Amino acid sequence: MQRHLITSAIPYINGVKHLGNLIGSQLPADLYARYQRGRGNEVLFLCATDEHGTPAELAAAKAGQNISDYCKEMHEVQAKLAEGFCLSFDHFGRSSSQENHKLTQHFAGQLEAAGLIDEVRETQIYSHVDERFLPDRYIEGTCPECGFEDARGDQCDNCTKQLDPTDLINPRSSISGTSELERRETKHLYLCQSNMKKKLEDWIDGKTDWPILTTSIAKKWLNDGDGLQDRGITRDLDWGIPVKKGDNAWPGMEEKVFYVWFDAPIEYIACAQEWVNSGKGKHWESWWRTDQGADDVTYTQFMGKDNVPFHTLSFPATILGSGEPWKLVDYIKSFNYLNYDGGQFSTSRGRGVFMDDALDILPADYWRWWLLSHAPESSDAEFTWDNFQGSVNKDLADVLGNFVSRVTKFCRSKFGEEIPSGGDYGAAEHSLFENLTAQIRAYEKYMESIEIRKAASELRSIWALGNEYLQSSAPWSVYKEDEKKAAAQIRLALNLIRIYAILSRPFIPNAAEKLMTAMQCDDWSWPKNLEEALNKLMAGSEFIVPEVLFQKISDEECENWQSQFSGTRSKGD
RNA sequence: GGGCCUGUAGCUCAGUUGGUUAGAGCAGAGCGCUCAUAACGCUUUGGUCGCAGGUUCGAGUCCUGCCGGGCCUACCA
Repeated sequence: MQRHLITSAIPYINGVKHLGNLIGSQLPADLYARYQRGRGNEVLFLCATDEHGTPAELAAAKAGQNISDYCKEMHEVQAKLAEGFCLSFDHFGRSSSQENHKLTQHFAGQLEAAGLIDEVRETQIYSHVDERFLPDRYIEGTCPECGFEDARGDQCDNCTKQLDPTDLINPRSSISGTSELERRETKHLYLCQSNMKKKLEDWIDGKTDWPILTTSIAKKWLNDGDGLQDRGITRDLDWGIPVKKGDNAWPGMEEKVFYVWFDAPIEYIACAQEWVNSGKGKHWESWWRTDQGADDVTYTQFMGKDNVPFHTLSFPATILGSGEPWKLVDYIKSFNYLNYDGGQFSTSRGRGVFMDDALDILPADYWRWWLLSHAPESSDAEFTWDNFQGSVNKDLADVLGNFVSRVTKFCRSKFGEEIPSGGDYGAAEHSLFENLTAQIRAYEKYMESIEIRKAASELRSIWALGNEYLQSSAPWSVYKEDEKKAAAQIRLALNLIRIYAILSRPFIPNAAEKLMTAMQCDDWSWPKNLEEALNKLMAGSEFIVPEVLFQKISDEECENWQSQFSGTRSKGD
């Protein structure tokens, strides 16, 4: 039995995520976790909320809440939505957990002891009105190049010139608008990633099977300009993990917290500890410590492309630099972006479909199927209502749903609601076994290699095979001359429904449950030997004709939703 | 500016190390079936593979240039 550790990039705490965020990491990670469980492998699937950093503080302030309460509340909101989308995390943790505090401080102590931490004095922009240091992008002003008045401190959105906040003319805080800004000296810890360049490069060069998107981003960062740069891992903020060396104080760093990108990936490990501490599992070390049983673990991470540098370089630098036997990632699956109807999803402008909206209008399986079968693997993809309606109606309602419907209803009217007996399988059936076996093997191959679109398309053609079989064997005609033969055909078709439940479960878990329940069965074992698996439902056992599995989406609904989600989302986030 | 990704039928996408008439699903057309959510099956019409050169016996696939779309560029996360 294989052991799979699977993590999804942890979603940021400041609001409900949109469908682009969902398909960028959590949903594909869930697909893979469900598949591996379905194959009978041992899986630990972890995710959490990413709760630190300036945007979280500002979001809490805007909501008029203290940051701790805000995060707690938003964590609950996100956990509920994750449940709504059937994301099967073994634990959904929080980067603000005590476990992560301890562990992050531990890593910092180890890195310091290894000589991989520098203290750097630098000057940053401080705002008295906002009572905080301002990250570059929170400073606005006039672009010295093009005169654009709302240029940000890191880059001008008008002429794309990269800027330093001190370049701006008439700089102001984008939070309060104040121009009472001063340059103030502060001191920060830097992780000496540059010392580890060779090690990281060798490691990445060995990963020849990773997606190009993943390795090309990593190599760019390794070799761009002067090569891999050291990175600040502390910030002057109130909310975060206090800077310490393990359990000990860090002189001169008393008022500071770790940078969110330092502690967020460490939460992958801390989350396993939370999983144990909340009573859901035991021995987290067997997943994370190669000296305590984790050397047979296959670790796969899922993320959007914006997260790749941190997972290919910063976090591995933390792990390798610690000198301790932590498990390194084996495979990084990264995704491009999903756009919405001719533009980008926009949280600030409320453009696009958000996770809560989505569940308000349709069940999770509809979204899961469309998103996964259109996952932005090779390039950015686009959600349009037209395309969504087409895929859902055709694939789910017609090809799969209607297959189930025609088989169960035919059986009920001719043989009653039980698996009919009699008759034998002939050439047509054996040819079906052969074709279906080949397609299942192909489906497995794509799922193993996490080629999601291809897996989805293979699954769809597996569903279609059922319709093809029915059409060519025509039990409704056979029944008139040879009742037994028709019984055998329908017995096979009913057994196919159970197979479809098993194979489809990673994509559409709720529908899969309905199918299995309808067949009055609870045997989810993977069909390794198809002919055997197609004899699981024995003649005489009862089944139930299920409700319509997937309701079709009407043109009218589509038009309404299109205008409803074109912008200015009413719900706050 | 630099780097990366991407441009294949009306739409969404496959096309392995270059190798015979470029594939799939949807949409369109025709035929069939009537068990079924007017669903299903079969057949079929669509492509000078962004443009222009080059390498090669042979290029969607490799090289160069150009055009279009997108992303990243280290203090948002």
